[in-house]
Amino acid sequence: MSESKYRDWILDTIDSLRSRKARPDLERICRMVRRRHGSEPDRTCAELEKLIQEQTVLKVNYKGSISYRNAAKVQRRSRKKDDLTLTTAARRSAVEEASHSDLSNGDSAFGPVDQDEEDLEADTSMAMDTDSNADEEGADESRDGQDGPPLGRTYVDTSVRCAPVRAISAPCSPSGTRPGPGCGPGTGLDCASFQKAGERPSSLPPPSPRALTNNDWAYHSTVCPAERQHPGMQRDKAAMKPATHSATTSPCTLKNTVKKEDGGKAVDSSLSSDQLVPDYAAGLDETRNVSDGRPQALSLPSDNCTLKNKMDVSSFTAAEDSLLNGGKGDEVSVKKEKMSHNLMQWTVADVASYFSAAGFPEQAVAFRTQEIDGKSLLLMQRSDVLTGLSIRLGPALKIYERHVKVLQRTHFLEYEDL
DNA sequence: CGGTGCGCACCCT
DNA sequence: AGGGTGCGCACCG
Repeated sequence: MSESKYRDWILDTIDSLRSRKARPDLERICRMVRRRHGSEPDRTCAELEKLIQEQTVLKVNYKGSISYRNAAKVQRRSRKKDDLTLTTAARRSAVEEASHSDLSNGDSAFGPVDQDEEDLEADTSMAMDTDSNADEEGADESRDGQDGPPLGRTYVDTSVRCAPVRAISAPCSPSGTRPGPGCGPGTGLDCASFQKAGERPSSLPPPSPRALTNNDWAYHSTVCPAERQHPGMQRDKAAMKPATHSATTSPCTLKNTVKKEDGGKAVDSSLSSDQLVPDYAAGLDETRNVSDGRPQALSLPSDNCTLKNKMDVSSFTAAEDSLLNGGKGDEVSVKKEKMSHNLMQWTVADVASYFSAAGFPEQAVAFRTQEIDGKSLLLMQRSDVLTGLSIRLGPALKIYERHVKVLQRTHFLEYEDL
């Protein structure tokens, strides 16, 4: 309910900002929604993130700053004749094109994509971003926007959740160019809001004009906060306006808050990406993992059911990391092993908590409502998740592909071993 | 001061 | 040429 209400509000706001020729950025959107409907910026931001996930709203990096687009209104005007309008196939191909080749001028150009599930393709976008930036990377960074007039170029965000390493070497840089002043340490999410503040000065100074022109590429919604946290890069600039940060930050702290509770300051450039971008980030990578049968690490209710809700994805990821690094992840690993066995023992509350922690709080309610416990979860089929819970297709697909399926697979694999 | 309207420069088909 | 964007500025309450 509220979801669609928010969707309308947000889309309306975006449209209205656009018609006013004002950049539909996070700050403006939140402000306008609050003015018009009294919604808290935090909430608006959270809803916006959801819409982005569903691709109802597209988050793009245009001319160096983040903008949001009403996906329904962004039609790919490029292809002259093939107007793929509605068919799913069409939509899909549009998305593909968008993420691969052009994404024409600035924004993505997806057709009216309402549902999602296209995330899968999202990652492909990375490929191109890589090259487009490649050159500007170095130069760009060094000369730091002093002269080059900012050219327009857009990056649609698709989840590229930049891995720390990768972030440095390639893609992220452009967008990271202008690190949100706000994204300081541990902050997160939405640098978009800060962008504004720090934008002009540092913004992208495209080194080689033509190269940049405007390729757009996508990067996922939460656009890796990490990308703005590259150690050396613009971080300093961000540091320059700490004050702004706190001021502007208000909106969108939803997830951060949660996260911060457990890992907050600990968030390092390396971990942050995962931590801050739970499901979206999970999106691509997880998707891949899933595809090769590797279970992703996400929060799993602890066996004794002491699920701390707050201990969500981030902490798990963190734990996961330490685990991988041979750190003090013993406990965790033990838990992990147990957990799949215990999946059979998950209570309805455990299941709900799991999905809530995984970034699907609203859908978690549906699981609870339908009284899905561990056993039921193991029995769930794709259609059950997509249609049996009365949740929206987008999240449902993600939930099924990234969680239900994975949990089931993990469970059964381990079961086999025994 | 915040919300609007819009001219104009850019950029992409 | 046609169309999308959004900066920058003026105007309004």
